[in-house]
Amino acid sequence: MDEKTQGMLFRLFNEIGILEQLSRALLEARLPDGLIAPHFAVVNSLVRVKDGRTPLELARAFQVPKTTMTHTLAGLEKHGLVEMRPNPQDGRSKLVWLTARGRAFRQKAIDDLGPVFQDLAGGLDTEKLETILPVLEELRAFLDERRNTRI
Amino acid sequence: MDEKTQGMLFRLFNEIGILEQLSRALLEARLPDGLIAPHFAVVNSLVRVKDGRTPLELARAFQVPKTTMTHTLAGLEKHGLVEMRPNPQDGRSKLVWLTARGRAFRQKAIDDLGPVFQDLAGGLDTEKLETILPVLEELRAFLDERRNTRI
DNA sequence: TGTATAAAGTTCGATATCGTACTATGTAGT
DNA sequence: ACTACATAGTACGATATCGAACTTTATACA
Repeated sequence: MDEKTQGMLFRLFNEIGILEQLSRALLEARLPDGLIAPHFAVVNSLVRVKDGRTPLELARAFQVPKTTMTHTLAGLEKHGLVEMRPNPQDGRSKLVWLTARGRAFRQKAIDDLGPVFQDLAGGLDTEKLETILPVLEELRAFLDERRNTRI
Repeated sequence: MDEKTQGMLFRLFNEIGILEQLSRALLEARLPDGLIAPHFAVVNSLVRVKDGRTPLELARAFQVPKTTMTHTLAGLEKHGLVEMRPNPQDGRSKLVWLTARGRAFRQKAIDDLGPVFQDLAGGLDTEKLETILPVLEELRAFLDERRNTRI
């Protein structure tokens, strides 16, 4: 691999890192006290994909250690945004269910982000942004596949 | 803004978040014990941009609170990767300088990432990856500009 | 069926992140 | 020069992240 490609990949991951920080800050500024981006991300996934999933499934979906997910879910439960129930299929396991407050929390956060997205859509070419999405998804899938491969 | 655009932006930031986690894990698996991605990122910036910058300049460059940068720099200093010296221009301030060990640390991390980049370059279309870089940079610049604007 | 192993989740300790408040130094306006 | 305010960095407390070790339950297989 040539030097130029290596430099490009470096810059690519660097941009991704900075963008993550910036977008996280934008989101967290709009969340209630005591709730941060991972809380929103989990609730959002429970709404968009489905709830009734196990903590371990969620940990894998978010690429975090299961201990981190335990902690995040405890925070969500403390705020009444999810309920943990036993998994009837497996005595070791639990299932995470949304509450009405959880759904309302997500909707309010999305509503509060509206102006940010408006601003983005007004100042940037959203069609161009759309074209990079499949490339990012492909890159993600590639890294995801190799996640447990010790290269 | 239509629903479709909003959904696209949502997915875009979601992908960015997951990619950040995946790439961070890849990097951190290759760093010595006690050093994590922010340590590498700071040393890398000191090499690539310049050293002799103040902690506050670094905090702004990385979009983190200055208290976080104090902590990161303390870790780097403890590992002998940087030196903090007084700022001759400003008695309140300090300047961060790389040590030889700091430069070696960066080079080794980059070398150890070589196979990962090889793998990426072999399994993905790097030209396509290259095309998304300017779009990400534009998005970053946009968010960066509006960082302190309460929308 | 009994036993070894695997898997789900928690606990615990170490470190990271971040906000608030503080100290020390610099700067502006008088 | 004095005073008020601003800025650079640190201290500290609260919460987050993560790895190692643990408990409980499930599974494989003899």
